[in-house]
Amino acid sequence: MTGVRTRFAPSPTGYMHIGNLRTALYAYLHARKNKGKFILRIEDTDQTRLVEDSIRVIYDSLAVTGLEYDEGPDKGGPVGPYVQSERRPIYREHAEKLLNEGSAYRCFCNKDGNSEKQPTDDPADPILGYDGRCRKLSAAETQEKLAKGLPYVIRQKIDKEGRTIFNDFVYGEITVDHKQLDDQILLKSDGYPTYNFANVVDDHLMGITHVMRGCEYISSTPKYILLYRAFGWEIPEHIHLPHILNESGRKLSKREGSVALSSFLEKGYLPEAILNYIALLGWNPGTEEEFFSKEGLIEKFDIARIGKAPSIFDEKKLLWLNSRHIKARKPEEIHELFLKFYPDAIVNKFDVKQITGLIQGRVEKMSDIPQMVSFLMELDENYSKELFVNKKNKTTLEGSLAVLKDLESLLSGIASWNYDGIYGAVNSYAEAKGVKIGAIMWPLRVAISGLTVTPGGAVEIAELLGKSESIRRISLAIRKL
RNA sequence: GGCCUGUUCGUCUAGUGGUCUAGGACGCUGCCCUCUCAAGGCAGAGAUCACGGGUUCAAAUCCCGUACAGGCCGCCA
Repeated sequence: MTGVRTRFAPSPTGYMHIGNLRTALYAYLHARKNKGKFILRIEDTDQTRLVEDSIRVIYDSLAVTGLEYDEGPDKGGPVGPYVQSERRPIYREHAEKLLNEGSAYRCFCNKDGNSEKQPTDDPADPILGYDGRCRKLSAAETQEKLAKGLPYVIRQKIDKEGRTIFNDFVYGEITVDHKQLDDQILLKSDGYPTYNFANVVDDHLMGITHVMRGCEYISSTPKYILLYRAFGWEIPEHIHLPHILNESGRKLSKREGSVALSSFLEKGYLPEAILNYIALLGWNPGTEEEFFSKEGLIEKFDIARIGKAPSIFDEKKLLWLNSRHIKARKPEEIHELFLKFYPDAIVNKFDVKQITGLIQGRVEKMSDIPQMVSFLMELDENYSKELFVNKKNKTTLEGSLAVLKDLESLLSGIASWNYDGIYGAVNSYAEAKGVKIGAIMWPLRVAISGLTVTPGGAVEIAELLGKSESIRRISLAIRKL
C-alpha cells in the first residue's frame, strides 16, 4: 500500500446525492491523476437507517458514471472487508485498546439526553455536549454496572485543556479549542461504531492518504486528529469540500428539486455531462476550458485548485454542457441513447435513425425528445393560420395559400421522394417565381408541421413524413386558408 | 448561544500587492449566417471585488472590525 489512496465512503441512503457524487469524483480524479488507488467503502453503521437495496444504488451510480474503484465490497482488496457492518470486531478491538490505555471510558448514561447540556441550560456557559459524568466512575463502580448488564457506550476522553490545530488542504490552518469538544462516543450501545470512530479506524487501516469529504466535517476533524494521536497513527491529508447549494442558496435537499443522480439521468442528462458540470462546481482547471471528458478531467485535476466558497447548482449551465456532450458523441452511440426516449409510435412509424441525425445537434436533454418530435406523429390540426404570416420571409395568408396550391401539385409529381428531389423542386419553383427560398419554405414548414420552429428544415421534415402524409398536410392547410 | 468557515457580474469562476478602467463561461440582448430553430461567428448589457477601518508609494489581493450566509455542537453520517 504505497502511493495515493483515496476513498469514497457513502452511507447507503437509497439514492446518490449529487453533492456526494462530486466528492466521489474528486477522490476518484485525485487517485487516477496520481496513479493511486480509489476505494469504495460502505458506511452502514446506523442500523436504524438501513435502506433496502441501497448498496446496489451506490454500485450502479459509480458504474454509470464510470467512477471505477480498485477496491470495494464487490471487488475485494487487501484491506477488507469494505463494509463497516462487517468490521465490528475491528472497531471493538480498537476501542478496547483505548480503554486499556485510559484514553477512553465506558459510559452508562442513557440516551434521554439529561447528561447532555442543552443550549438554554446556562447562557453563561455556552458550550454544549456531554458533561462527562461517567469519567469519574471508579473501576469498582464500572465493574458493578457491567455485572448488572447495563448497556454502555465507549467514549473518548478529551481534556478541556489546550487546543488542536490541523491543516486542511483547502481551508488552511484550523484551530479548535478543546473547550468546544466533548467526550464523543466511539462505540454505540448496540456495539456498532459511530461514524466518527469507524471513519478514523478505517481510513488508517485502509491506508488512505487523502481524506476527502464535505466541509460539514471540519468542526469534528479535531476530534479525529485526537484519535489518530491516541493511536499513534500518522494523520492523513484532509481535504474538505465546500457545499453545493440550490438556487435559493440553501443546501441541496431532496425536497426542492433534483438532487439524486438518478433524477438527472432520467431527465436525459449524459453521465459525462453531469461529471463535467459538478467537477466545475468548486474546482477549476486554471485555464479557460470548460468542456471536459472524464479523461480530460483526470489530466487536469489538481486538488490545489479546489475553492473554498460554496457554489449554487445551476441547471442551465448543466444543460449547455449536456448539449455539447450530446454533440460530441458518435451518432451511433447517441442513437442508442435516444432510442429510450422516442415514443413507440415514432419508432414504429419512422426512420428514427434519420430523426436522430436531425436532432442530435439540437437536443439539450433527452427528455425533450418526445415533445420535439411529436408533430411528426400527429399534426395538431388546430394550429393558428396566423403562423403562415412571417415578416422576415415576407409571407402572407394569401401568398401562402397560392404557394401551397402550387406546391401541392408540384410535389405530387415528384417521382423520388428524397431530400434532393424535394429540395430541387422547391428551389426551382422559388427561382421561377423570383423569390427567396425562405418565402416558399416557410408556408411549407408550417403546413406540414403546424409549427414555426422545427428540428430540421421543411424539406427534411417532408422527407421524413413521406409523400402522401406531406401532401395530405398541405391539402389540409389549403382548406384552412 | 459558543466555535469554525465563507463572501468577485443573476450563476459558475479567473485573480496570491502594481499588467484589474477586474478576464472567461452559462444565461440575457442585438447583429451576421441560415428554408425555421439550434449550432457557429460577431457585438453588447451586466461586478463601486459584502461593508467600514487600517498597513502600503500602491489592495479584489495583507491586517482588524462589522454585516450577511453556511457548517458543527446526535448512541446521523
